[in-house]
Amino acid sequence: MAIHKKEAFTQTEQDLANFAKALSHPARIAILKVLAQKNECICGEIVEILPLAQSTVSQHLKELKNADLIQGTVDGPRSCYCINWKAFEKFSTSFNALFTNLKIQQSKSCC
Amino acid sequence: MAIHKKEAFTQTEQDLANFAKALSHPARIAILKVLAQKNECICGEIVEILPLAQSTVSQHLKELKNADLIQGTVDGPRSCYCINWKAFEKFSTSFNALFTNLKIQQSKSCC
DNA sequence: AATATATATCGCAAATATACGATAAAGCAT
DNA sequence: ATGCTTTATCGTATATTTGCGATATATATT
Repeated sequence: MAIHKKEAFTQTEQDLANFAKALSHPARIAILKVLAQKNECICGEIVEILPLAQSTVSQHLKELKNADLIQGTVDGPRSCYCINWKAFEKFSTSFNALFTNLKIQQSKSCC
Repeated sequence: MAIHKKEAFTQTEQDLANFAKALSHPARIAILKVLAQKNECICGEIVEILPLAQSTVSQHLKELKNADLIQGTVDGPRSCYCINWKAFEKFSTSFNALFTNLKIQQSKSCC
């Protein structure tokens, strides 16, 4: 493509799209599930559970971290990850607001 | 990449990821907003509103259609699109369920 | 029939995403 | 110090996404 046009949309639309993009791979959804269920959220445990190579899991963790959905702290030679609940709450609320706003006009649908 | 590993995850995870992918571009979120607001949902109107070329908008519409989020009916030389509310309801409910399930264990978080 | 209008599709270019092995870096144990 | 474990990063290959202009197609209009 020539140039990305994403900046031409509203900030809300971009934020929602970025959140959706973070969730747009089953591995990342699976990671979030594991992180929510486990007390200990060591990277290695996730690698064992997922059917992916360690480097690939690490990459998905990085993307979730870039999206601000998870946090990581170093624990000796290990990395402990967990969900950033504050950001997660913000995003999921925005998403629900989108769903609700779309549905409000449902009766006007033409098809 | 060698091979896609998406099939290795649960159907629910794949479905959620596909839905999220459909929403992972601001243009597609903007399109859904327009479709929800307008009675008449002609392709050309969307093209005028969005800062994208006609062919690009058509492509985004195609992706939303592939994701089963919208429906399109031919109206003479025009195409009338609208949200597939039944599918949309299903997806947004699944998404909310994911959010809720993740949040249930929030107190156990380690970081 | 010729023309205009609206939309989908094709072809192309560039950017991103996905995946893995190999390697580097950082901390722990002996 | 040396080696072991764990994780991040690099390099690479391939697939997908994004975007646009050009073209094809299908329906109106004159």
